[in-house]
Amino acid sequence: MRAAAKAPTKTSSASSSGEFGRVETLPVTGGQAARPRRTTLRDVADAANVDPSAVSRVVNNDPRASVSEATRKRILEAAARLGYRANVGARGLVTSRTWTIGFVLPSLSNPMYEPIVRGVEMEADERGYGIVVGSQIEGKSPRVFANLLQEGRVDGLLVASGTLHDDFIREIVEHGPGPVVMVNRRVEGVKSSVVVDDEGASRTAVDYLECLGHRVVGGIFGPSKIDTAVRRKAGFAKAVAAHGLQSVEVDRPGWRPEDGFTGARRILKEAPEVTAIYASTLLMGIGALRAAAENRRPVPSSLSVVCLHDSPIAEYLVPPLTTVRLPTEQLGRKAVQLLIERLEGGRERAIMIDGDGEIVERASSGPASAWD
Amino acid sequence: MRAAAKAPTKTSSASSSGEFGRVETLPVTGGQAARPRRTTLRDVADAANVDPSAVSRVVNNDPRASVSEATRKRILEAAARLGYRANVGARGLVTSRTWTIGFVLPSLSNPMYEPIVRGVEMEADERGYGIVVGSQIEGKSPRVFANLLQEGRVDGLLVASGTLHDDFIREIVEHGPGPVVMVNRRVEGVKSSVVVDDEGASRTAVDYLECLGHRVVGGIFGPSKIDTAVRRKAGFAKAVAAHGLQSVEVDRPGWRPEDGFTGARRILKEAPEVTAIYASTLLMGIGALRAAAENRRPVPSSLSVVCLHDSPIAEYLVPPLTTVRLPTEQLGRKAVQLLIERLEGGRERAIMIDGDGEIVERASSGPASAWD
DNA sequence: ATCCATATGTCAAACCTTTGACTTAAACCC
DNA sequence: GGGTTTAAGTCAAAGGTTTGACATATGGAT
Repeated sequence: MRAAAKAPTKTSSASSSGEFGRVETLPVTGGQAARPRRTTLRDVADAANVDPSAVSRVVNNDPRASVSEATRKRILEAAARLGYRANVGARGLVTSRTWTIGFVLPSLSNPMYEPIVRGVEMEADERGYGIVVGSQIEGKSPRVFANLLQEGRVDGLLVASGTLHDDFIREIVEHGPGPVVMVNRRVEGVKSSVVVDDEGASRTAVDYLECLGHRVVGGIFGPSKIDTAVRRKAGFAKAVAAHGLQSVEVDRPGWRPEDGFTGARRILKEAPEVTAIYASTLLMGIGALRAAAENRRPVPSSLSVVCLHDSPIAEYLVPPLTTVRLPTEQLGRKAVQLLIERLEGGRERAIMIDGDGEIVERASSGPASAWD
Repeated sequence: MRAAAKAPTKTSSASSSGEFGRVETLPVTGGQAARPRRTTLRDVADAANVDPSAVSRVVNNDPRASVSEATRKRILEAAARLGYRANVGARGLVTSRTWTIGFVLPSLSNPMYEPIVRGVEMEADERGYGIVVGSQIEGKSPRVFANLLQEGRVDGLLVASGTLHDDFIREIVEHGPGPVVMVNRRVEGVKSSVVVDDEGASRTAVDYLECLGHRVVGGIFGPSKIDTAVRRKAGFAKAVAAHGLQSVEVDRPGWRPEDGFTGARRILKEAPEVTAIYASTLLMGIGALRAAAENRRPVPSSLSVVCLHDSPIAEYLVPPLTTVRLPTEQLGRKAVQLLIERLEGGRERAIMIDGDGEIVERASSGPASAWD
């Protein structure tokens, strides 16, 4: 039951620690050279010759502060000169707010997360919050993220991970000490979420292909256990039906180039009559391009390829890849807004960002060629 | 009863607040539904019928704990049952350690950072540390990272950002209240750093090209203000000279596909006799591949392309890209180790991870063709 | 019986900040 | 000029944890 620290620690005597927050007992005082001590409220108060409480009220712009204009100046000046910044731990202790948000995402390798993270960081920053990013790497149990909440490291959690029926996430949502907002995917039973219109985006892609005259199209989707994949696939299927097209769809266990490659390969083998393939991520699109090359299907003359989510990389692939751009930065921003709203007592709600995406047309797509 | 008449005034907060840590005064009590309170030390103590200090000593495995085996069992059991985790803020207050590390990186879009981040996260996790990732997005001043330290959010900083002569970073290193370790690049005057052997990696690439019979090679490098770019270029130049090859080198203002594209285009225009191009990042390699296609230089028959840093994406490009793999995950791990070492009083030092990289040969490189 | 170790815990201060309540002195009102 | 209001601050408690210094009871030796 007690998980010993696996590292070759010197003080391996400490076997059962770590379970409650600390891993090993370290020598607390190092031989550190005199390092400038952190400036505290008291330092500023002394410098300005006032009580710490006055300083606190002034720097926090508390309306209950009653100080003369002169004193206020003096305090602000001292704070600036000493580079004072409130210690978030101490503040959190009294306000029960750490002003920090945790952001859990499945991996950093998917370029789609870049704008989401940017949106999250910017919005959080503007609202005075810091963020802790945790990518859910293997060997790191999901417990780690519940711990963020339980250790009081963060006030709430943004989760871009998890499957449709994810008991663990539901457990955190129900019994964890802070609000959780799902971003980009939903989990059954979790009411707070913000997503983009993946279904609409798929429709946009199919509409576009239909316009170009494609009548038989392939679609590559992610794991059917994941909400996002389901919605993308549903949008694809509906659009295909609406236009009376023929289609072949494959599900893959991931969203990586590898999955796009094997997915496209299967489509091209089983239904060589397709003239276009829709990949549900950029990474998959890259894999699909490679499968096309390997199957001697020149792009776009013999096969068009389009994918979801634009990225600077798309522009420089061979050939450049046509994508559907979605407001992912906005997704990140909105997620932070909803989480803060919940922290302030707002109720749970599911948000879908408006917009079904816009085609960024590049050389990987073109008119359907006659096939027979 | 308290009227809780917290000023609902939106207060023209924007002006002078926020500078010392908080952005606006928010209503503290929301209409939040009864949320399970965080379990505290006192809760556990009450449940186990002992003093909080006993609990603290037991869960932290403090050798000064003097409790009977029975009591220890009781405490551990209660702690587990209640899901106790020490509040890091309160702990940090007394120990002056937050058990959190800040990691500042220039962007998340470069796939090279993925393994570094993974290494950092894993090592930190194993050592009982959490990490705060901050990508240095535009509009977010570098001050933000100094603040991490000054607000007591983190114990130390890992910095993968910054130019060779970076006054701001030097300033943090000298006057900030915690240690800073540079990762993957160095900054003049900052003694703690860990890097890979970029010079050796460039040499490995050139050696490989020379083996294939290439006599005229191009090299694309990053901004000459950045240490990493300088070392890569130096390694390239030395290897070229050692083999008596001819070369043409270009510097670019970034490491993106765009930079690789424009760089390669220029090389192919000014020195069409090159038979191979070395790009100093994967993203640049992607751009170079595109430039080759646009200049009707089939890869690899007319032009070989190789780049630094392997990634799963490389395998699926058209054609698959030959890379030099470097121990980047190890880089991340080592950086954390050094930072913790410094936190414990160790002295500053510069580390270079062993290994000059290994060629991952793919279809983008081949024997030099006879030219003209 | 008395005294000393030992085992087993408990006490209380400190860390830094926020915040409701309280104080002091001057200004104001009639 | 006595009483009241206001301006300008100060006081002290609280929040969760760690940690050096005490306290109490038990058992053993003398």
